[in-house]
Amino acid sequence: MPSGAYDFQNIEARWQEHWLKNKTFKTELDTSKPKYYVLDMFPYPSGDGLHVGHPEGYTATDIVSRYKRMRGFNVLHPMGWDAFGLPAERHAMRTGEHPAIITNKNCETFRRQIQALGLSYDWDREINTTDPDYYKWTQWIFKVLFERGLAYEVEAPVNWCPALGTVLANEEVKDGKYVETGDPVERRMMRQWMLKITAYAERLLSDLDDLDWPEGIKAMQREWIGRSEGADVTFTVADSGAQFQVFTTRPDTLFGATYCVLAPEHPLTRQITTEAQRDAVLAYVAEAGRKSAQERMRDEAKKTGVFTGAYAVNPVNDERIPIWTADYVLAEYGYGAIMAVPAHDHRDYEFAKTFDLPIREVIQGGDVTKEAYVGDGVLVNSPLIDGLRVPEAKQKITAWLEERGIGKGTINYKLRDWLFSRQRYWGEPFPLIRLEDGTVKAVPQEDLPVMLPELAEYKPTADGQPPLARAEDWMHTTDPETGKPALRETNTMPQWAGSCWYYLRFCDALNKQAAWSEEAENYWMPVDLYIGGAEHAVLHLLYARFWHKVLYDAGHVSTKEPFQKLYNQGMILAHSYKDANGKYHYPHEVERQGEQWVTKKDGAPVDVQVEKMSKSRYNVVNPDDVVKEYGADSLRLYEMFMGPLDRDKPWTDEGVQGVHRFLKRVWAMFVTEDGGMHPKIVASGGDVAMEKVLHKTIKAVTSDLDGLLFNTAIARMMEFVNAASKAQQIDNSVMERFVLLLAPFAPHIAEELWARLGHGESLAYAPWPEWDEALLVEDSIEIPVQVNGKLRGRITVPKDADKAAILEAAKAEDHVQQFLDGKNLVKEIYVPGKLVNLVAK
RNA sequence: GGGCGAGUGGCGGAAUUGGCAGACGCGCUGGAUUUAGGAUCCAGUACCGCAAGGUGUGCGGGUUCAACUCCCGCCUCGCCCA
Repeated sequence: MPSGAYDFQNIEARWQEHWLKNKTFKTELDTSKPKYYVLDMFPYPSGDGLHVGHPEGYTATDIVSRYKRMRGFNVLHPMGWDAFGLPAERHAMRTGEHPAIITNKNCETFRRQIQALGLSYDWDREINTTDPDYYKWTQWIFKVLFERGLAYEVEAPVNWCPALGTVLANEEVKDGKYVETGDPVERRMMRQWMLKITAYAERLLSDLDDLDWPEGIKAMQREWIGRSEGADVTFTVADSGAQFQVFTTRPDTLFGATYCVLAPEHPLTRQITTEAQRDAVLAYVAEAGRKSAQERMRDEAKKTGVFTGAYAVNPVNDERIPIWTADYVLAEYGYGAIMAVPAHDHRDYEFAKTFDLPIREVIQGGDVTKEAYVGDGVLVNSPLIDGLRVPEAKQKITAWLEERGIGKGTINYKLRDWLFSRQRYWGEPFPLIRLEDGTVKAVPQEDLPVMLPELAEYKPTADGQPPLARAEDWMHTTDPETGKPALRETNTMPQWAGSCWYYLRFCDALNKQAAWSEEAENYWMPVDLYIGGAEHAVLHLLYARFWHKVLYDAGHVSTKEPFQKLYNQGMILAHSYKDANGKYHYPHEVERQGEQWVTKKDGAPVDVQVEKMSKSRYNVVNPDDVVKEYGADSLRLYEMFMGPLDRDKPWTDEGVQGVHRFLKRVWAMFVTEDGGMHPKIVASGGDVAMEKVLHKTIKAVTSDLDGLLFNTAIARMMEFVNAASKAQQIDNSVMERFVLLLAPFAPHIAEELWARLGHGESLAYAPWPEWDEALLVEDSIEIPVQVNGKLRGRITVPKDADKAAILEAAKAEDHVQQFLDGKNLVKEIYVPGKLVNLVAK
């Protein structure tokens, strides 16, 4: 290769080494500078390594980090590994190898791949959630929760996954299957640790208002929290004296209640069932236990249920109404019991139709013989509230219930407490011991971390206990206070735990005395920009916000919210090729024949579609390959040039080539074929127009960066290069400032050119170029002229020409005249500096 | 069914307090250069039309001198929730 060629492999390797060796991006706490905290959602280091989706968000945050440094900010930009997780544990179960071994191997791969992209992380702050020095503090935070009464044990119906031998959170289960693997999940009662996230429901909801997050994500969190106002109402079981509570958002429809439903799990369900109904009810309860909550909630699912034989007394009119049990009522929501108003609730309506139960209209406005009417209207058949409209009726009936002590206005949340224990090995051990009398105590801070014990086998025990129960010596311990024998908790924490606070550890990652220092937390928090995938819209972000608020209440952090600005990158899609049999083919196995794509081997036609990248679709693009062929700068640039960051976009190899060509042109603009500086770069006396073009570019790139509009910023730089390639001579200072603009996007080539321009130091902290607004004003401006809204000509006028002169010139323009000829000019519009529109009839 | 987002050339996409639709890139066409080209450079490229001109931002209406942009009614796709 000639010495003047764009040898990206050499350039990139050298600069990556330079940055690492010189710790160019090491960040110190420096209160004399404004701070900026840019965070990526740290990855789970899977065995597959990075795919091109990862670098999209990482490149965006890296560009922002580099840009902010050049603007004088002290930038915190760290990376780490969310490394607890099931795949490593499965590997351990198969091979007997400790999960830490495969985990560390995967972390190495990820680190190597990420470093090959030239991302400007402060590697001295690298963290790993499986490191005892890290999970020591995860356990400390659990203790904070525990000591504040926010962690408790229950015997709870859980989602048990037999294939995995563990329970799963509701969010991890969809359609009766584990969302990650598709393994079936069943309901089972087990002792579990729960975190009382519901205690924070109101704040998690209301504090969303002040966050700079995508509205869609906020809406999803609001939906998830699911606040609803309504009333608790007490019903009495006829002839038994037993009572049960229902929660309803529609107390105004109490007179329309024609039956009640208890969840199959409701304690009263068995108790009140009459002898005649016993067998049917018990069979039904057993059946319901096998379905997941999601299955049961489906609207389109056929309504099922069984009459218990018992009756409830409606407190507003003493009417006896039948009590049914049905699985569309969930034990976990409200009180696990409802009053059913089929006339005004869709699900109750369907149920009543299915089982031929009465439907009584109490609000006018619909036709309840055809469907449930859920809208507003005037109350009827409701002696206490007849004639009122819904909102007033709600108020009045709630007050009436409260007066009599048989109900009260309440607020209910869909949000459930967080099921926080897993029957797995590869997670944080709980810092808890249980004494023989059943007392549960937190392990003292000086004894943390509670380390994971070494095991010979990682499977659950034969009698179904978690793998940690295999470590007899570890499990049997003593209470450090009393010396009495005690057992360690054998559940471990879910994978979410480590990611709930990693952003805080980054502030002070090497601190041995504390999870973080007050000083570091005060300086760095909150995260100013957090970028990651929208798949974490609810879970991770809600859990982390919850922990953060608890830490805030406990005085450990100074901000109410952890992530001030959130942005979601879109997915990178890819073309996939599927033949008539549904078999996928690799891109290199197919070719285009006219309009049709066919396999190279036998010419069989294949369908081309744009889909999510996945191994099974044979359409995964590996960033290592791209880096090897085109370089990290090209990969970075292409990922950003594809389109707006938040949108899903298809990957094309031609697109990478396009930006690679651009970088080659940039290179050739500076470096001649024999490796010298290009003679068109001159100390002074270059094309004056280029100074203007540069200022326009600086302005555009700067505002695009502030708005995270990387694709258009790159387009503006391409325009600069197009203009520069036409110029005969360009001032050295213009070219230097262009290099600085390019630096955040393509840092390797920029550093190399900067060095070749004679600078001895990295440009990482060089000041960002400024633009002069005055230089952007042209002496003369071109104004398009429309006749009746259609473009008919252009005039060039001095920039300070007045309206009259401009209109005069517009009317005089040859082509415009043709269209005015023979018509009456009825209106003349001039938008200053923009356009002229002449209206003629 | 509800919420959110999207729909612009052959493709990815630009343009929004309403003011020149298609920036930039890909692809394609033609040319130059080269022993060679899946390299590089130059020119062209929304559609119809020889042209003048006309048409055009998912569809149908409306407001306006002027609508991709605002309003009303639909359609399609994606995500989330039911």
